[in-house]
Amino acid sequence: METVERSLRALLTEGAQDGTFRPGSKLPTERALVERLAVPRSAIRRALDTLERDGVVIRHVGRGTFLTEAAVQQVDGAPADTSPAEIMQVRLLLEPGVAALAARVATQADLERIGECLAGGGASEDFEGFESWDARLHRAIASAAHNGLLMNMFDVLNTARALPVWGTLKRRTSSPERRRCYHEEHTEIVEALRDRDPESAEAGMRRHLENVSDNLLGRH
Amino acid sequence: METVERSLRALLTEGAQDGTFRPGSKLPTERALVERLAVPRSAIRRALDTLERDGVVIRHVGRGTFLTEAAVQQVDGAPADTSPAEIMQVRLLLEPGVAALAARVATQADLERIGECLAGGGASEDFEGFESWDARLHRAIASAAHNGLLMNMFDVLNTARALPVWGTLKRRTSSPERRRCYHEEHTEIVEALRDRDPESAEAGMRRHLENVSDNLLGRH
DNA sequence: TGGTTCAATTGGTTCAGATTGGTTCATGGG
DNA sequence: CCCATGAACCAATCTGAACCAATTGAACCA
Repeated sequence: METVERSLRALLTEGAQDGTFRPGSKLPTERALVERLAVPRSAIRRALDTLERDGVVIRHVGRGTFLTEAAVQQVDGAPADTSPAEIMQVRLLLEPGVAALAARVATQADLERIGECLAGGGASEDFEGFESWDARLHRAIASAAHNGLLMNMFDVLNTARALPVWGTLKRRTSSPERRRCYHEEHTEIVEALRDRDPESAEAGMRRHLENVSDNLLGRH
Repeated sequence: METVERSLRALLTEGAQDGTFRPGSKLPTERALVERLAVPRSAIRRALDTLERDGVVIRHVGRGTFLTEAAVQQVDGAPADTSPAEIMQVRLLLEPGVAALAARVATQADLERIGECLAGGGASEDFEGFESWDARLHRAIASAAHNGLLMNMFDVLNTARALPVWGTLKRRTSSPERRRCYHEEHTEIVEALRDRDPESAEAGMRRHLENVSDNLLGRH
């Protein structure tokens, strides 16, 4: 399945869950979806073609694209993919403790690899670059805990993080200023690791993730 | 194996782990890889040829090169054997926070299900029965946190717990007296959940798991 | 009230130019 | 002599923009 189609289906599922999209309701115009998903219209249309062939939507020139009745079943029956809120909850549960553990048992090589990721994030100016280094940094810290089972669980988490919803949400809430802020928090965490200070590492990671969560989901 | 191919595989593994590359996702163009790996295109193409022959990638003129589904298995299929120490480390990292979360958001139905597991454990006299109820209790508490991703990660943990090493170790260190002790600790945790007391639930779970860890692995 | 007109909107189509994997070939080093 | 290299070229595909046709809704008039 194409990535764009996946994104579209995710969008519909999300909308169906929060009531934005109901059977028969009109979904955004192709040109609006272009901006929203940041992909060319041809890709949007290709995805809509298959959705139409699958009977999920029906299109009318001059009117728009609409969800069919059948779509609800396909949407409801779909396995609910993980929401960003769930992901952040799990990260907040896991990563602070991981940071504390890493502060205790990280090797010099681990710290160097972590340092590279930190530097990479500080040097990136665009969203894509920073996001990539950010993921690598958090993974490198987990890896420094030297626990294979932990890495398996981290991969489950990262799989969820690769879902389209997560990407669009992050892109929407990202900004140069926020990235700078994140980088400072990253720096604090890495310094705590270098100082072999588990409490500071744990506290720093918790502060960082709470900040990310607030920015991503809105302060509660 | 060629060095270029090794570099490419490393790139893919890393990308698959931090979520950059997923099954079906497009990887950099050959010309981009030339710059990234600083090797001639002929070498890139030679490496991609073998990757394609191995079924790791599929190529389309004018579209690009894409990861296949099979590629993921090759990448994350590494069944790292997990030691009981690793398992207990992860449990200590995760479950206290889960208990605190469950204390906040558990429904009455959750608490009833948890209560059944607790009662089952209290009524079991033999190792097998207690062990089964114990696993169910911990899982029920996690389930009360109402986070699907968390349950996925718990399943990873339980998979590791199903390894033979774990079973023999637990059987060797189990005794009626210890089971009674665990049951008391379980009771404290469940009472904290019923009282909606996150701090007590977290502390109780931590104490319990530290106790289990000490019994299992020997006091450090 | 009822009908007409017209500009804006929206899905559908076309096309030139850029991208991308595949191929060929002159060059030069081993 | 062999073969890797890099550049040019090829064919399939994608992309962005313009344009087309169906529809809508507001403004306007009798």
